[in-house]
Amino acid sequence: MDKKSGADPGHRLNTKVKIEDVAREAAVSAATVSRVLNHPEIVRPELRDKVARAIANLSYTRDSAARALKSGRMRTIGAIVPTLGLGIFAEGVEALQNRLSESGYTLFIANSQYDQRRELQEMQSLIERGIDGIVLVGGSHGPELRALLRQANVPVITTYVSKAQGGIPAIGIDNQRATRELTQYLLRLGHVRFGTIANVPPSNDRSRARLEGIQKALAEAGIHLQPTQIVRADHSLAQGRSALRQLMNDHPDITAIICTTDTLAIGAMAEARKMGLDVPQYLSITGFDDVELSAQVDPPLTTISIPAAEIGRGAADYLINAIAGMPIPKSVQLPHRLIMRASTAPPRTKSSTPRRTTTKSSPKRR
Amino acid sequence: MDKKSGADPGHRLNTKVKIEDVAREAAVSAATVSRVLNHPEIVRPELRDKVARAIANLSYTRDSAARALKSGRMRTIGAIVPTLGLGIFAEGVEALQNRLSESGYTLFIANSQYDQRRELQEMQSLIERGIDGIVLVGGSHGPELRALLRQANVPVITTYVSKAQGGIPAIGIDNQRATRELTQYLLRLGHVRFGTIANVPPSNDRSRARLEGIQKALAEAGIHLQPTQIVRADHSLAQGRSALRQLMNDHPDITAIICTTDTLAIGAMAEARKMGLDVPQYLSITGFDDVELSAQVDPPLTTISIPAAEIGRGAADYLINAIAGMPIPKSVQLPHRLIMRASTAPPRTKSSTPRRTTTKSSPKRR
DNA sequence: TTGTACGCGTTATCAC
DNA sequence: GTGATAACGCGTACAA
Repeated sequence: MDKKSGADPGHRLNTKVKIEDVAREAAVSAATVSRVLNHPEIVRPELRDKVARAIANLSYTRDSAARALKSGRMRTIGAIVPTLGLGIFAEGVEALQNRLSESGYTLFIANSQYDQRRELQEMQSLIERGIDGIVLVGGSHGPELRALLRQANVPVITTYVSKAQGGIPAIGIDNQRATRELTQYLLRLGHVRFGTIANVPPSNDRSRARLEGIQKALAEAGIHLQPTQIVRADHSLAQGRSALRQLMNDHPDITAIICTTDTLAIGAMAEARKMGLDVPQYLSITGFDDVELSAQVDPPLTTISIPAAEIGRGAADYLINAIAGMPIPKSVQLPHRLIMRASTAPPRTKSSTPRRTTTKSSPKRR
Repeated sequence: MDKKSGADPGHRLNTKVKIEDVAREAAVSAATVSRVLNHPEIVRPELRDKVARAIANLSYTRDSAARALKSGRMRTIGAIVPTLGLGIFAEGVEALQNRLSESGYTLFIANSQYDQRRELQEMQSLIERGIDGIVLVGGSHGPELRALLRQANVPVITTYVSKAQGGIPAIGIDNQRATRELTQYLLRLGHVRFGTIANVPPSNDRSRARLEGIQKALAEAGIHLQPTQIVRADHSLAQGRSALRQLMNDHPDITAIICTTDTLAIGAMAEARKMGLDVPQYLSITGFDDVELSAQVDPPLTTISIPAAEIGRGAADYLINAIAGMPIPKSVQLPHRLIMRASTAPPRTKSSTPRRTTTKSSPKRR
């Protein structure tokens, strides 16, 4: 494999231009070149210019490996998200990367597929890479991961949740409070019989918090959800459809369905339409996330909006500050917004609203 | 934990454990530890075990910076995508990362927002980071970027297109051929009057190729598209809606609308429904990408499916092979698939199909 | 203000 | 099969 010819130390044909070459070209020492690069203000202007020209001439770029070795800093942040397939995560990652890029950081991305074992592996790999900070999602992380983090002594922040857990600070929204408010809104509309479609990838604490928020609000109103009123589903449109069907079969009297995700809600709406159940006249449906589509479906979906870009930016700022030794908050709770659109309405009354609707034709009297 | 050395060194808890420490713990030389790590098979089993235990004990992880400095390899790949917001890109990146991870590589991600200047900046930054390979999207890249690539001598591959451009090999589908086939399908159904909604972020050659494919197929059938039959739009549902409205106002006789993107198509369908134009009885609409939603909308969308995951995996394999000096193909064309769903049908005949439809009620005789 | 000399952690190449 | 050693390229005390 390695044909080892003494004359060829590097593997690349490409003449790797190093700091020494620049020094020679500019007739200064390597130390001066380094100074121009790192502390330009302490170098005499004329020399500085000469060096700068030499750098440009040879189009020199410093070797980041050597730099990192010497300084112990990689100027690199890692992020592990469950999946990029979710627009809400993709948006956050994008904002994160943009903000990091502005500050001279580069972003390693990895995905765990909601699997704690994979998350641990990726974390291991990132730490070996010498990352200066790490962004996680959610608060469900195994003890090994936390131990690893502690040992590596790497600043970390978790996102899309608002409460620190296991010593990991968080930036995001209060999921439980959000669904609680949403549920209270439905209660105010007069709904009494509810169904819930909850997405349950293992280790998804956001979803759990959302479900708890629903139950809490209902409990406060003296309503208790039967197990069959809570359908658990994978996070897909198709599962939203089948969940709705199951829910309406088991509990035909339900008037409002709360989904822990827009995707599930949109699937549920599609199925409701197919079953001839008018939304929102016959059935109110709500989502969570406020994805782009939610404003465009018919009827537009009532949902909770998450400030994903702000979360990404905030995570970047947090880590940059933490690395710089600046004071940092424990956790940051960002505001969600309840977006009231047309998929919710007061519950049907037994007499007034037919189960089967023809078109959006004549709205019933109410 | 370690009582013998406890007295003297007085180190902090988070002292970086290096290969020497492991060597001492295992009573071997540092070289042997390195060998256990890199070529375990040439070390005597008993020693190997001892070293392995020492590594575990001290939970040693090698310093990748030093490793990179020595080897000249960062074991790092960079990817610059226009945006992660597009499911199709997110899916590709995810597959890319997974495959890279299996091979011990880590992925830097950056996004360009369809801006060549930003792409150049990010590329600059990635090259300074010493990445071993780079993944791009599409074939529209400025000459500076190509010069940069050549000079850095970094293996590169571009994705979602099938033809090498400017010396950059590609892996993806033939966008032009795909829309050509799709258009031919519509022609076979009997359509003669077409409208097109094309997304046009600057520098998006995929979209351009798709549009060309449409025009080519139509030209072959002796049909020429007026400028007003081609509406250009940003890549959003809302723009799809307004584009459809504009198209149908300018050309009420259109029977088929080809969109260069599912998102646009779904927006167009929503607006068609709102205008009372039945799809597909009155109007056929097609998309491109086959996003999850497309199978779930009503009616399910006829579209082109892109093997995004395969593209991501293929790009990873290509770079890994290129870095290892293995033989690599010039470009790889992956198959797309024409997915015929229910948003397309033969064109309406003047008499038989009413413009306003009530529901999906009784299908008209034909 | 500038130059010299050394160390960072790892690994390939020797000699044993 | 294993131990010692010399790079890899940069940053920075320290000397000048």
